[in-house]
Amino acid sequence: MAINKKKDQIFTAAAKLFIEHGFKATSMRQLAKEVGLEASSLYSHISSKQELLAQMCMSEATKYLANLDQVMSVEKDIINVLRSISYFHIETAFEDPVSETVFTNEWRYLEEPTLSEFKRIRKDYESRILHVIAQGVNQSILIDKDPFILFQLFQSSFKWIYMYNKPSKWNKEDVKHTLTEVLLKGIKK
Amino acid sequence: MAINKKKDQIFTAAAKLFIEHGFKATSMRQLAKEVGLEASSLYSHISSKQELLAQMCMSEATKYLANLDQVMSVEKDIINVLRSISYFHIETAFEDPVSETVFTNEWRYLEEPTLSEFKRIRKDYESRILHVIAQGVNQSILIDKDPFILFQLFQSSFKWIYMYNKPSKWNKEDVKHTLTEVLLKGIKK
DNA sequence: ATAGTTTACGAACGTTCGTACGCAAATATG
DNA sequence: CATATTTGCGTACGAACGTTCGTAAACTAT
Repeated sequence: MAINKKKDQIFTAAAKLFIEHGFKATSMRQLAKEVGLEASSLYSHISSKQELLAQMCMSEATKYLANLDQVMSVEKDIINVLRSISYFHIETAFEDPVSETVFTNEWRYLEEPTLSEFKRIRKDYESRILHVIAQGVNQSILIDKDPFILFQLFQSSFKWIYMYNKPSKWNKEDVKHTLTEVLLKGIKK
Repeated sequence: MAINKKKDQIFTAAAKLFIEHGFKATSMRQLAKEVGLEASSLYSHISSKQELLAQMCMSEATKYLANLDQVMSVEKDIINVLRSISYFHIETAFEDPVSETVFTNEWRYLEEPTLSEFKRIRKDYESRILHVIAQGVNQSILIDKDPFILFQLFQSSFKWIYMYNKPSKWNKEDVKHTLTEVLLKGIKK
């Protein structure tokens, strides 16, 4: 059996290189070397460089969205929703560092039709979080400021983790609780 | 006179393209078109693509550092120092959107020796801010959490501005005060 | 063992990249 | 006006890019 072991290796290596150098600056020859192949041999397992990015972006996007669905269905308290989202982002950033990278930077290099689909999912995800925050402001649970700014602050707070996540310098739980607590403290009324 | 008008145009256009597509994905032919020239003609004004990036990175780095020097020399209150830094970052992100881009992403594509020099300045800048935050924690002015996490949160809070700074959707002053207030509220004891 | 399928390779493709060079037009300097 | 300098263009370069293709070796299943 051993289903797709090489293919998984390729995706893992690609993720690592995309984080380190970015999609455009990562060549198929580098990637091949990373998994011990020649460049042309990659195409026995994947169909294109674009496929690597597309797969990563879409699986991350749907993963985030699925989590949001789940959280919002079981949790009605606005603060708890935001806390859960924060936890999920931080955990994901630790365990699957490519997620924040593609969500923040590399999605730009998607081609159609994947690009549009990704943007649609991402917009959906973001507008639902924005809506939660706007509700929080309306209900005087959150500080009375432009919800869009609060939302952007919320979103960007996770973006540093993957950049410094070299040898897991920090304790995940520590980051998770500190970051979330400080963030919520800032935006709560 | 009209010193270097074309050269400035080139830098401005390059900054715009680096923000929009990234350094690696911006070609000299695109850049040339943006300023109404042929690619080869760019080299009457600049010496290389790398020079464009190097100039941007170094001038931004020294600008941030100079501001930090100035702030820390006139202001001793830790909260006020952090507030000033926050203001400066946000104002810079609005008025000179390439700054956060190169500081966050594009500096990676610098070549030696500029890369090392940039990293040195950047490290200097960051460790001084970290030191201020650590002081704040020690003096119980800031919340009793890992200063490194607080520092990273602080730094990353500005990184969203340039990405959405398309048609100046927001009022600069609004962003400046909201973001800074929420941020400080979060990290203050 | 045989046949079929998957995996890997080397060579080569068409393109695009950053940039060098020689020359003409434009501009500045005397 | 004559001269020197700057600016721009067309062409072309070598290198690197993603990818294709024919083929051979390595596995899998019968």
